[in-house]
Amino acid sequence: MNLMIKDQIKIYLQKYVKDGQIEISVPENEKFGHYSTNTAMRLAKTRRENPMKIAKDIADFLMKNSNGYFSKIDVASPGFVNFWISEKILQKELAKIIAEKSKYGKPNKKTLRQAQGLKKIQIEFISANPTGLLTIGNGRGGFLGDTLGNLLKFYGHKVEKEYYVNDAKASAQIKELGKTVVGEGTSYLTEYLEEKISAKKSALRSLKKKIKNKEKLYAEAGALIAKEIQNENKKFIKKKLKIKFNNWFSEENLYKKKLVDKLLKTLKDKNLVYKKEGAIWFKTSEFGDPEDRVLIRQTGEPTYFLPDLVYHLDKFKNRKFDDVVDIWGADHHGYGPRLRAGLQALDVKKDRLHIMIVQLVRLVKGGEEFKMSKRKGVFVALEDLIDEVGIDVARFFFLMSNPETHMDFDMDLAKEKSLKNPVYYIQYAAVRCAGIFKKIGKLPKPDYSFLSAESDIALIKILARYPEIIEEAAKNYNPQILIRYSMNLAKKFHNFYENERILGEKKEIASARLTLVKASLVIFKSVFSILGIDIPKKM
RNA sequence: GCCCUUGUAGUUCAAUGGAUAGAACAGGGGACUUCUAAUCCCCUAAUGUAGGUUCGAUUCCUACCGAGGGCACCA
Repeated sequence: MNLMIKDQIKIYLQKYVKDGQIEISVPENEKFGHYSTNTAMRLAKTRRENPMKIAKDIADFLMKNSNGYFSKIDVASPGFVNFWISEKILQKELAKIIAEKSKYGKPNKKTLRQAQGLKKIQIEFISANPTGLLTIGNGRGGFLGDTLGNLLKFYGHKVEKEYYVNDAKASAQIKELGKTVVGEGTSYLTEYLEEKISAKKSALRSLKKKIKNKEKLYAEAGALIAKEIQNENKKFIKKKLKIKFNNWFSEENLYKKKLVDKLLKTLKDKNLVYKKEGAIWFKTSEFGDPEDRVLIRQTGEPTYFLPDLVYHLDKFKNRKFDDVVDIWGADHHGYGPRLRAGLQALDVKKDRLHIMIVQLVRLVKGGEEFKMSKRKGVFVALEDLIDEVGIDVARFFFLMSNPETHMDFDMDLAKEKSLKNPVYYIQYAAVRCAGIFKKIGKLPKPDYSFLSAESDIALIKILARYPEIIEEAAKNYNPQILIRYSMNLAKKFHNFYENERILGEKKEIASARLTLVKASLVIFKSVFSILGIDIPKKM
């Protein structure tokens, strides 16, 4: 009971196979069935028999031993077994959607726990440098992290989304920023930064008066402006990106709580560090890193690596996350081995840290790469892009492409296409779906056996696949699968809508079809809420 | 130089080692007196090159060619 169709087929198959892996796939071509397996070809190897013969054997066996679950089982060369699910079973699945509503698609908690699949997961993303506006790259990582968080939570994990605030006064970046802020440098200098500086003119003046030590002044001035920038970014993330973080974790706090010193001492005690050329090095090369890394510079200040290690240890050891997902831009990928090695040295198993690398986004306009804006210091600020195309389109667009591939963001296309963007396509389907209820009166109790038209069945089939899609996306940390599913669902719904009518049909048919529409709306709402996209009231 | 990622229709993206490589946009042709035509239906069109592994390769391996990124006591 309560199994996904795919798993039910597996169970029937196991009666025949007993040993070995079973794979069930969904063929692209309808003529190869609703579901399909290559089991016979796999068995052919070990049994040294003709795969077609095994396939026929499987088909006969399952047809007899599956209680009418399948309406047809076929074999195809060179040894596929193809399954057609009986209409009755599909109609039953529809009843399940209606009964479970927004819970449909979630795996059973007990099952999840038994399979050791229920985890406490942290996802850290965006965590932008406090030196300027958020970039489009931040957006790509941000939407990925947010959606992945929604997905894993829906699947049943305990999920926390976190933003690491780079606000440490000891950081070289903050000092470098401070140097610019007090007029002694040009790093990170943009018109945007100048605006921030002039807004804080008087506070900066009094800092200059109060603090004579240059290094200290840089740190304080940098931190002051960095905080302004971070606050602005934070507001933007909440209001415009509509991403809700559970925590905003301050790097500076790690220093305040003396955790950085403490880790350094631990590392010394464990004999994992040494001094060379006036700096303190971590023996990361003994744990899989290509070379050792500096923890404390010649100047006596820590590198980014040291507090970051403290931060990650805190995630694993103090806050006890089973898995931690870090989403980084491609320019950070070289940093991974060092962090992993550091964690390994401190007894955190490597595979508990998932680093997702998001490839950089290149902006293209008029067929050429877009030039960086002097005023803002970025190619295009994420905010500008969102103002231009809207949050739903921006979000959908980024989620559509595999984060690991390089993405050319064509500005002309994004604008031009905005009316024909796939996001409108799926939103329109959902709007049509919701619209039907408004115009329909009372109907008798539905009898699902009326749902046997081709487009009825096609729609039920895709609705019933939702739990499988959720599982696949969650297990692979891949929200992109949901994007494709949503487009597919919308297509099937539009098709149903064009082919079959509800108003004006006989009451029995209208009632059954209305239930199908109701179930569709359940799935639309569910998938949209994971993707973080609105269903408009009207279009 | 070394390391990571990547190369699929005109364009943007798909394809746990499986069947005739899927969609969308663009292009061509059709469909509303109807629950919203922002829709539906049909057509045209692609695996960078050369080898290897096997029943089977877009997928795995090797070389080459092209693109992006990294190789800090920046983050």
